[in-house]
Amino acid sequence: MAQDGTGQRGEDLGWELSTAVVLFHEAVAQRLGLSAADHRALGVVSRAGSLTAGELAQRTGLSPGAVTGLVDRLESAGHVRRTRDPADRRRVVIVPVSAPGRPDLSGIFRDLGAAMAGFGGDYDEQQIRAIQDYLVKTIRVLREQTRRLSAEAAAEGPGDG
Amino acid sequence: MAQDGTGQRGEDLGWELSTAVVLFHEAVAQRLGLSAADHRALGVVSRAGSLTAGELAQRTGLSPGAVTGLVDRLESAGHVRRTRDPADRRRVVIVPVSAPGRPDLSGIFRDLGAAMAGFGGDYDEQQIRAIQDYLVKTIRVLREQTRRLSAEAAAEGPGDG
DNA sequence: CCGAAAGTTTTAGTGTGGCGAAGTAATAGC
DNA sequence: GCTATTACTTCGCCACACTAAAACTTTCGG
Repeated sequence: MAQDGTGQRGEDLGWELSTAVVLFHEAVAQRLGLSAADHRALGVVSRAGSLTAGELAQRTGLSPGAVTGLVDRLESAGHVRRTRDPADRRRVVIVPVSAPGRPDLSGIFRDLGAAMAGFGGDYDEQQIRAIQDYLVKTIRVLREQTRRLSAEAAAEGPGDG
Repeated sequence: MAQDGTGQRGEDLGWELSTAVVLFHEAVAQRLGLSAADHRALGVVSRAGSLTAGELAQRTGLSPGAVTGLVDRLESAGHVRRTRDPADRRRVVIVPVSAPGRPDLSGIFRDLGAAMAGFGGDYDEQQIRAIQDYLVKTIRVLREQTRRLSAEAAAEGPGDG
């Protein structure tokens, strides 16, 4: 199989990209001292900008107790901070330590971005637009399919159908 | 920033794509009654066509014992089958099965592929080449960064350095 | 056929992470 | 101010998946 042979056909490219992304994600997670699941939760927090522990429980589908442990790990690793909601001080607001949406996690993504920007110069403007358009559409399709899969899974039940 | 707005800048697109891929991956896994890790292993098997347990252990980085459990789960879920290598009957050859009556991987990916192919027609040949080139390079960079991250993590030590 | 080696499975031990329930702190109602 | 409710945290238990080591089966060499 294509160990380094980076692709010939579109389908293969999709698979390779998917695998590469997943492995990258896991490597990042490990680098951050997190499991893949915790990394994803961190992504949820980062994307939301800030949310309460209860909301995080809802979004991740975890129990309140599990969220405490999750936030503990994230906090002790320095990726989020617990704050009290000034209005309702029972609430614990979880805020990511770095910028929302695109956490500049220890410069890892900066390196990646730099590398990608580096070969960005290889394309003319029209090609760049095509690439961006493609990425946008791919992301949209992935999200749609993800939503569909989740809905199907919920409909068919958690048992093995 | 880009909460659902699917991207304006390249860096954001990278992040969004990454997240979308990971979530898609997990959704597929859940749909198949597998963990994300097992799903990735199944991907390795599917892509290889068939391989021995030992090879799978090597490629996933798992111990032989863990592979037994992994293959057990995959097999009981109906996604692979164990076969004996006729030449060396010590070897267990793992072959993927397109599980009948089970949620079908290929169906999911066919939909995805169709969607992606659907907007593939929006581009001329030169743009398609650019996109493919971009994907190839992105995959390469992701792999490089993954390798680097793993190396760094190993160097800094598993402790909370 | 016997012993060594290779490949996989089994077993015991461990660590992680989740759920559920009780506990603690804060808000709302009386 | 006291009680009920809400929100998070702590605690006990358990399921899962991994590693390491022993066991089992098959193959190869003498």
